[in-house]
Amino acid sequence: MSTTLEEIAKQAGVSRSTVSRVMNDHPSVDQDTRARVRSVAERLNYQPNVAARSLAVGRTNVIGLVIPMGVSALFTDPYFPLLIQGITSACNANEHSVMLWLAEPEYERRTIRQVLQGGLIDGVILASALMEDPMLEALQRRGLPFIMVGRLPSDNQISYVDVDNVNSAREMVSYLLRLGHRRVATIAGPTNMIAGSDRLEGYRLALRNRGLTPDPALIVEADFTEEGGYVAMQRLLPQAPNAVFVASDAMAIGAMRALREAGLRVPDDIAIAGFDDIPMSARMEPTLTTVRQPIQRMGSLAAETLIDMISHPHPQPRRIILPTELVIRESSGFAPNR
Amino acid sequence: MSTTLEEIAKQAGVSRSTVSRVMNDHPSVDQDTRARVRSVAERLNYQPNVAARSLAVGRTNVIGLVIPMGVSALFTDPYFPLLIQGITSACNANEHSVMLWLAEPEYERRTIRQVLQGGLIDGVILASALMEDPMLEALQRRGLPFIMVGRLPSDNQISYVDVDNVNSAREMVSYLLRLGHRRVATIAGPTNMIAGSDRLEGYRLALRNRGLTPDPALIVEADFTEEGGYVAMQRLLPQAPNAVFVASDAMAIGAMRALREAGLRVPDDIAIAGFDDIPMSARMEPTLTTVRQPIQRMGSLAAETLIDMISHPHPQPRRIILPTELVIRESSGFAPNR
DNA sequence: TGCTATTATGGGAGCGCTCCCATGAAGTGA
DNA sequence: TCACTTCATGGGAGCGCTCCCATAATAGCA
Repeated sequence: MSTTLEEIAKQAGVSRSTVSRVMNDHPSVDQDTRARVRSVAERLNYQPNVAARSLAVGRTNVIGLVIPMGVSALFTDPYFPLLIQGITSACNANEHSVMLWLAEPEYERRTIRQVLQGGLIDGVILASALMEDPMLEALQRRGLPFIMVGRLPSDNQISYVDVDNVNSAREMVSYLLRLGHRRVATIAGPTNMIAGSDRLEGYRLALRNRGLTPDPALIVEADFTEEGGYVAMQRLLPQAPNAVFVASDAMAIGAMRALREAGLRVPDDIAIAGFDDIPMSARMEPTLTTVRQPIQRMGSLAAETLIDMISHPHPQPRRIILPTELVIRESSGFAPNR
Repeated sequence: MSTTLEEIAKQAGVSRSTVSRVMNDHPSVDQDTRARVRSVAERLNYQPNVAARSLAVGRTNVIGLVIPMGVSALFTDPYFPLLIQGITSACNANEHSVMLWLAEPEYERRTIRQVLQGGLIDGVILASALMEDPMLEALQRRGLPFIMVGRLPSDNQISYVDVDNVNSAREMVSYLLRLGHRRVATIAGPTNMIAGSDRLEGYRLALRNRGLTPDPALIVEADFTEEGGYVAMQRLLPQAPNAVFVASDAMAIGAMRALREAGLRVPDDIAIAGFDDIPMSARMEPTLTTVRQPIQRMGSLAAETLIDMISHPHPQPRRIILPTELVIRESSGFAPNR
């Protein structure tokens, strides 16, 4: 039932080409003709056929968003929702649409093919938290424009939007050290995720900057979930740390649950700091000291940058680092001896 | 750089048509030819051009997922992530892709046009929680296949997948009443959302079934957020209810925070029951009695049903109601006098 | 052996659009 | 007035695919 260019042309008494020019804001069309065509198009509620346009022009104005579902843990915290919101919002504003792929392991190869070939999309946002993602390699080989959310330290030819996880973590841990906590432990994220390994790196740096040697016994790895944080904290308890830098708020919440059960008070007996600043963190008891990252903004920037990369190809990778913010609340406490 | 049918044809020494037949598993192709074409396609890593196929065949194998962003509150609880996961998973399994639109109010009209026309998608999943959604009307007028997640009580010509909010709420409130609580209040969801008004309806039904008249003073409306639940509970406190049925777990968590601050113990002083069974609910202190709904499964079913509707058009609307489950935990307590 | 079903394949048209080139009208300067 | 540019428009080709129809090769049967 959908109207075609030809139909509009007939009704407006012009040719297909002229209508096409009007629809694409081509300059050399007479004012009157333009107005006439516009009104007919309006009346017939004309909307160009995307498939036909794509076929002719080789562009779809659709970008793909690929999220590896191996990390489904992340889906329980607000990270991805916020990211998606930022991305779709920027796409809306730039007349693009978003195709969503949750890359489930069992369909991985097919997803990759679909994403890469077939001309469905003009570019890809890869919200991969994984250190090595097969999709990444395929994207590079293919030459499809793409941008990562979260940086890949191993390759500096890749465009990305990220926060400086290393430095943010370093600053937070430095802050804990400055408060006077001596045994500062960390509950790290999975080291096969970029954010996980970067935040751990920041933790180590902060210690070294104070002339301290990171103690492996004070480093426990978990999976970014509340449950993981809970278990990790229990494993950490025998080490009797004064403070714990937890690599995500979700894990910090779990850690605090473990502490509560163990009869320890935060921050009096042990200080806690998280990372992410999810909405829950401000409502804990005690409220959680954490690192705020501009997730939604990362999403919009990734989309905008990608769209720009598609229309203005350019060999240089774009690298965007957004600032984070230390949010000091109750859980970090004050220096016991300063 | 992408290979075309014609290219495969040339290399395999057959015609475009034959290659097309092979790719679409058409029966009347010689075994040898088929094998030869297959191997060439494999070697050249051929992937049919989606735009061209869509243009020719009038189908895209893409479905749209439309989420009204007016209800961004829902994005902070795991409802939408789980729903999306269910949908994409079913789409993966059925060789479809998902186009995501978060319908921001400012782009609403354009979104609607994009979604409906342009032939980008074959059908729509409308995860609308709103009682009246302009998208809905547009979809109906257009005749594009679509299915809702969450039922629309006012219209029985629309296909949907839903849980029985009314009865689930009724059962939960009946349970609270059976425990012996006499003054049972409710923190309802927004009444312009279907789930909100349905759960309130269930609350009223349960009271009436016990011969009680719902007391407007015991009914407070909030917005499904933690913060909203917190404020609502504070407004409810002067009424001194024995139990509160809260229409979402997120709100229940907020309500419990308000109670804690007011020095009231759950469930000893006041019983609480929620709705949703988000992961957090099992880890509260006390753990939260709630209604579990199969969100992810609703997503997959919606996708599968929609895909079926697209390939087998049928005037009858499909209506699917999934069962819920009462999850009795600590917060509902035991009967004070039974 | 001749005739009709059956099977395997090729080629043309067309999906709705864009983009290039051709054409005619109008405007410019000598 | 005549070349010469500029502007507005039309028409053809082609994007890569599917689908229909034609045709050639083979099989089936009297």
